[in-house]
Amino acid sequence: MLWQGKALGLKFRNEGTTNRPRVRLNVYSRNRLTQSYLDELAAEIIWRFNFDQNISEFFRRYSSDSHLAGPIRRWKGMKPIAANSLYESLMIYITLQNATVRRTVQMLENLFRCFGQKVSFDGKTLSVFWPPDTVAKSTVDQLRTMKVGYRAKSIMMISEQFASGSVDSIALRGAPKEVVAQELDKLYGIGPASIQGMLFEDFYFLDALDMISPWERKIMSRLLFGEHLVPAEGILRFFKEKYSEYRLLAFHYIWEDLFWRRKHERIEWLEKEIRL
DNA sequence: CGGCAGGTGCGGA
DNA sequence: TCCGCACCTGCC
Repeated sequence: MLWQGKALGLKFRNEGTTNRPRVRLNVYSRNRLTQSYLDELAAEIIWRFNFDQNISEFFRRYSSDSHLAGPIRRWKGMKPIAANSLYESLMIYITLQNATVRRTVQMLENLFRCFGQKVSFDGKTLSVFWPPDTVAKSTVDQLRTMKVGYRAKSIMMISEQFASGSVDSIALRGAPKEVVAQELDKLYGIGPASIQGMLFEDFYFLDALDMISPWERKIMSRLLFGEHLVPAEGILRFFKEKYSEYRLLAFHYIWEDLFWRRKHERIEWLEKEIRL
């Protein structure tokens, strides 16, 4: 993690249970860290890992739901987490656009190698993001050599905006959904799909389900309705009517559960719809 | 070699 | 407001 200019190694350890959560965090650093730095870091970690959001009402309401009973039994406690800073999330979302996962990984690895740094701690070596000004001081042509294609312009423009301090990401925390969406929409290269993803993963709005991508549509058609292809509107209406303010959280429980099951048992129809 | 992928900005209707 | 189109790159 890059926090206030310092590269850190973080190690989380589970020391609780789902209903009595408790986490131990070890922080590795090149230099000794002051108490005030650690206090601010702890507050940031609490936000980034969404420790304070209470979703017990979701379990109370849907533990017996026909589609959620299984996923909740297997995944109770799962919540959206940002883990990254807003800038870092934006970089990830830009590389996700119009690309398969494989290609996204390739683009990010190239960017990490050129602009980021490696951090070794506790027997692991992991990449740390670059600060926005590192890219802002670079050029679009330089970015093109990272094989990010037309995304180079988006990466540059967003990096410049963050480097100049014109985005107040902390102030957006706790702002209404529409305000956050409106601010994200101002960023070049960020549109409806990225906004929806970030409203959930970075701002923890559990109801930010207003669109569904083609492959999600195919998979949900099959999973929920047993049909090959249901109109996107029908799927969205289903989630809204059944799960109201928890509709995207419900979507994720169903989705993550399906993909976890896929790791253990082969789900034949799913393999045909999947693109990694 | 053409089509397309977990989209988006842009110009024109 | 809606629609068609181009767009880097890699894989099928």
